Amino acid sequence: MRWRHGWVFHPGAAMDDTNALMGQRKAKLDSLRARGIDPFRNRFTPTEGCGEARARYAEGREVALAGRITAHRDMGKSMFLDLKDQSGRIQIYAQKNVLGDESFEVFRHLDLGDFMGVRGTMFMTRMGEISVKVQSFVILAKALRPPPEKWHGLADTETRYRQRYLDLMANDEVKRTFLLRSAVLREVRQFLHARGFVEVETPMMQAIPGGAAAQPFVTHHNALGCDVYLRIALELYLKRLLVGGLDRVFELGRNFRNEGISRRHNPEFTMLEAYQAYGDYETMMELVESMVCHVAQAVLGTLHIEHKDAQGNVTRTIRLDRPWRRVPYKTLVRDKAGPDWFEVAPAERRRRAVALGAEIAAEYADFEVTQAVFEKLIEPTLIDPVFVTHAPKELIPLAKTSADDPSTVDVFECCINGQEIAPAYSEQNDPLEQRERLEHQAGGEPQKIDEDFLVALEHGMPPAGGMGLGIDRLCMMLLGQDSIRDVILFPQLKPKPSSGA
RNA sequence: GCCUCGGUAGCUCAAUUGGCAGAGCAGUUGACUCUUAAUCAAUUGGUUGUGGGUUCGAGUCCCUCCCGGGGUACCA
Repeated sequence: MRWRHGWVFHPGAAMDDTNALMGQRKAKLDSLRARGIDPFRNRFTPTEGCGEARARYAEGREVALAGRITAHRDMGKSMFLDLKDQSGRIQIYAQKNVLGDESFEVFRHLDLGDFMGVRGTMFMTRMGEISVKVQSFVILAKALRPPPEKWHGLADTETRYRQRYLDLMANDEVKRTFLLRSAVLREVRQFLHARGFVEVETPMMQAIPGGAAAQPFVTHHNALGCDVYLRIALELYLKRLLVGGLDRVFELGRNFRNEGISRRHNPEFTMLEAYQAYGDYETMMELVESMVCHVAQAVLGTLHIEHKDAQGNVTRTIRLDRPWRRVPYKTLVRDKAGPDWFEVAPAERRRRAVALGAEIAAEYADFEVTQAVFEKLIEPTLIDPVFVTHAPKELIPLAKTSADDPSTVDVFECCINGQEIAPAYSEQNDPLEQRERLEHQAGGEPQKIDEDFLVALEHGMPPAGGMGLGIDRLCMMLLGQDSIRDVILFPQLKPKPSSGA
């Protein structure tokens, strides 16, 4: 069967009711309907969440609870179920002599994974488990597929990423991670709002993708009859807003880069960029430091973050205690590669870099050799936060030159957990110098120059500090995840149309 | 892109040198009205990712392709 847009529709993908387990569940669904019960047509208003009910236990208290059935223990004429919603889990207890023969028979149509609502009274079992004695119940939704295994959870990484709902259902720690990610975003916003920053939304579809040097995704607008690009950075539009008089702006949103996928890279990722008029990169240092500490304290309640391996052993501890170290780029390089690193001949630098274990491609320029030493040998060792300042001018064409060392620019790269987390600049606001650098970057292709942005600068942009912060990497650091895929709900995977997903 | 490891029942995992593809959970049937990884008895369930090859015989060895993990390259 051919679908409209040219991709092939695989009937086996979603409709493999050849599976015996599904067949049994469908038979139960039919049996319910034959009894006049449609398990997809009920509204139910719980008095509280399952976990909340447990926390507010009172013998004999009447409650109405709804959730998914996650376990059952069948005693014949009575049955225990575990009911789970976002707030937690509670045990419910159904008895044949309370519900009656007919109703108890309906109750037995329930399977693991089904949604139900119960009304009843709370009691404590002999084993001390807070439970609800069911007076009445209603089936809220039947699950036609069985849930993952109850004890080991869902382990297959591919299924976990492709069918994240199963991962969330089966693995509580995964759900916790994503709830915490949501809290991180909330606290970032709250912090910036408290400092008078205005949240804005700028175009994701751009005629000229600027603000970074990454490969963009291309798409096409039919009515306009032109190609547009998915944005690779937020920068150029936020600076237009500085020109317009929004002195403190930020945007928290998705960037798209058409590049390799790895443990640290997803093609779409969440970026925070914030600009503060009349500030500079040192203003942004204070901002980043305060913000990350605020988020850690608010979300985790601590500034000491432990990362653990699969066995639960602590593999590293990140200490966010202030003040954070501030070190010039060249100092770090000299400490690693020798105090005379910047004095020796380029060929000698190349030789030493290889001796230190950095892979140096033949076409690397001299500054790229140094950068390779930094990226491969120094950055991975920066676990506690460090502001790496005064980067070489060649690396960052869009920042202001340092007054005290004209070969460097007024920027920092904040490294935590062995990764770049947040770069910040004293933003370039000289329209002539900016034009020169953009033209250089465009390499003789004038269609790559965002002329409207340059016009905006010519109207005058206030001096400003600007920063970007990779939210996904921040979450990896704060939540102890080694892979970006474990902090993104639906990470990019290659389509697999023939799978069961 | 390259290197490397992996893909076995719905889920979690076994399978010795190439020799009958197995267990737990879930499911089904039965017993049990305070269990909680409930228990006990019986039982269903497989195109071993795909396609090919070697062999009397392939989950296992060889080749192809697909998907995934890790590394590497690319990458503000």
